[in-house]
Amino acid sequence: MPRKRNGRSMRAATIAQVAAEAGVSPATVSRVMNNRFVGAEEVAEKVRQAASKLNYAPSFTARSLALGQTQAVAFVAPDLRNPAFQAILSGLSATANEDGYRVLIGDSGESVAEEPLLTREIRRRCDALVLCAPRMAQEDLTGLAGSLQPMVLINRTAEGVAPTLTVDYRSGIESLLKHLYQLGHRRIAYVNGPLQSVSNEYRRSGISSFTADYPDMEVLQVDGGVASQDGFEAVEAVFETQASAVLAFNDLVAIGLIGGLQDKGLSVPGDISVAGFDDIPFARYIAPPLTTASVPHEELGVQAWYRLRSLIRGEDPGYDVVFQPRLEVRASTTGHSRVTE
Amino acid sequence: MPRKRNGRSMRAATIAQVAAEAGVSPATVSRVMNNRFVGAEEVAEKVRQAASKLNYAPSFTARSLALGQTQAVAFVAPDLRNPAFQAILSGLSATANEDGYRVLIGDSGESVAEEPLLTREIRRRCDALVLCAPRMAQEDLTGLAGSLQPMVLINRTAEGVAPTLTVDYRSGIESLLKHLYQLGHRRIAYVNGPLQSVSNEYRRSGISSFTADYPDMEVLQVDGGVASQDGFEAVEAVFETQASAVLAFNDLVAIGLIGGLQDKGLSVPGDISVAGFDDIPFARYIAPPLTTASVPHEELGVQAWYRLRSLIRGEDPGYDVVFQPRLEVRASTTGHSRVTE
DNA sequence: CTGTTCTCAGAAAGCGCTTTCTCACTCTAG
DNA sequence: CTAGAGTGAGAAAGCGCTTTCTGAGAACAG
Repeated sequence: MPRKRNGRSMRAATIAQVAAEAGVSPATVSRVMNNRFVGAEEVAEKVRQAASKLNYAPSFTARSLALGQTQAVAFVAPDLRNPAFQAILSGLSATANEDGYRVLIGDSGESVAEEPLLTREIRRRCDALVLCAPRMAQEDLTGLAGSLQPMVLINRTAEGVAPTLTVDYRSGIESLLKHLYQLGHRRIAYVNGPLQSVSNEYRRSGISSFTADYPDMEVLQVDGGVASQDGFEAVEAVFETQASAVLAFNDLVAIGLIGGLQDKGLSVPGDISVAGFDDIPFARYIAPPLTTASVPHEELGVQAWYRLRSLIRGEDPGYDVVFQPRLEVRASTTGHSRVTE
Repeated sequence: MPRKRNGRSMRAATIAQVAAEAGVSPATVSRVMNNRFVGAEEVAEKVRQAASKLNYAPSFTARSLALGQTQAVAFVAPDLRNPAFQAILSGLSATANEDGYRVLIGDSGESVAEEPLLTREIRRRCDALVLCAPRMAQEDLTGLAGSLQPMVLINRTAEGVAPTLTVDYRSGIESLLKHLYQLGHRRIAYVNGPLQSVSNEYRRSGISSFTADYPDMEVLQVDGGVASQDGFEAVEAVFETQASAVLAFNDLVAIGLIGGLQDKGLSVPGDISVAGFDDIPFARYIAPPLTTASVPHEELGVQAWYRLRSLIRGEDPGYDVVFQPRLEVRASTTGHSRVTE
């Protein structure tokens, strides 16, 4: 009897109490509560009466133990403050809710080191996992994969270890670069995301592949990060590249960058064009509206749930999909005077 | 035996298996795993060996049932897409994690109607609740309160029903109005939030109280909402008021508004000043940087956890606190030509 | 050398459900 | 009127832990 009774507040009713109240067995109560009861209607009614009289609601924990499932899934992401992850979470949560599942969140904060432990721990609290861990070392990921099933991976490929939903950052960057190229820009700054981040790697590879095709395009790399603050702080470095346009790791960074550039008295896009990546909800409302590569984050969350659900049910999760970012041209980019002649 | 065995994937090891492997009783394994073991070191070691050999990790569900607690708390908010709620969630999650608690999310979406049920359900899955339900009817709230304990309420007062963390929207609005007043504005538009929302009510009451003190200040109300889109759509109505400055329900709305105003060829703050509320992270990075009333959302989450933790431990949660928004003057507001003469 | 106190670890009950088995009983058919 | 099938609901086992209780043996004192 582990529980210490809380003196005043009485405990929630148990199935046994309801059974006693209704003069039936717990089995019957269980069946009635789960609509599996087939006997006399008056018995069922008696049970319902008793249940509502005692304000009974079955214990999730006990149910989970008996059933072997919790009806919850985990979502692990590196930083819940980033609107992109929030959007994935929203999509996931809303869709999972429709199937009666709830989501447990695991914000690994900045500590990449603890991520594997956190992930294992949180995964064990529920039935499945959506993992968004762009900076986790590949070996940690594959090492963990076994104990994490069922799971779906977002923005990570891991050799048939789990269904994966990815965004083609590479092609997104290429579209953005092409757009800038067509506007006449030939000298561009790229503000990096975290260097360990897989998705930053893809972006860089997009850059390489583009410059290979268009040798007259020059892309200067600058340190950045993942948040507005990072963009704000990158202003000086960007300015020094003398680039006529900047590509930021994501919209957050782009927004900080624009703020900083304008603070500095520069006009965007008059003096310098800026493009982001993600198309977070504000992107179109900031001034100037931000040119970006649109990624359907909510949809990623939704699809993640569908795949997870299939996995949970033991069905085929279907093919992996790669979302193609859509170029969203807005006012923050334009051809202009400072274009390298 | 409810569980249907999944043919191929073998099940996680149980405490009994570890006990067998180590040649001890489950009780001993339990004690070792929980650092409550006092016997011979070699016995403990044997257990650890066996546990790691079998890759054993205790079942959270079983543990929860035996212990009568889940080490998880719920966070229910009306819309997880709103950065303000996300910030609360971040603060809550990060702080709760430090104490080994995880958070379960309940996004009630737009459906105010289902909110009470959702809330009860999700609350029963864990040990406690942080409820953010600005639009829930007061009677629903008080009716539910009993079955929701322990909980802490955010931005709702409910007569000693639970610890409450609130933001003094009223004084925030007053500061903002005073700021605009001092800049010379006498005719202002206020873009409402949801009309059932308690926090919108507070804002309106701040307006009334301000205009009572400053009869020469005129505040015209306009329909709005809670998201950027709503602000964007309110542009026409705002324009028609001929106001020289606009106060938006929150920063999101303000951002949409600014975007729309600028689309329309108006300059902010040249032609019209705009102020928001919340001070979401981007607020200072948009152009022009947004004047707003800063609310420490993350801190709300943090404090919510501390109070919840006290409640869970049966301690005194301490006094309720009212956070005072801090006026954050940035470039989106200024005195200007269109001021009513 | 016996009686008492410790120490260490196992037995078993219990957490609150679900579900399989079982059995008493009622129908229908022969 | 009896054998066989069909029905409705309870008994009990089990989900995987924790913890109290218990008891065997070691250590100690007299």
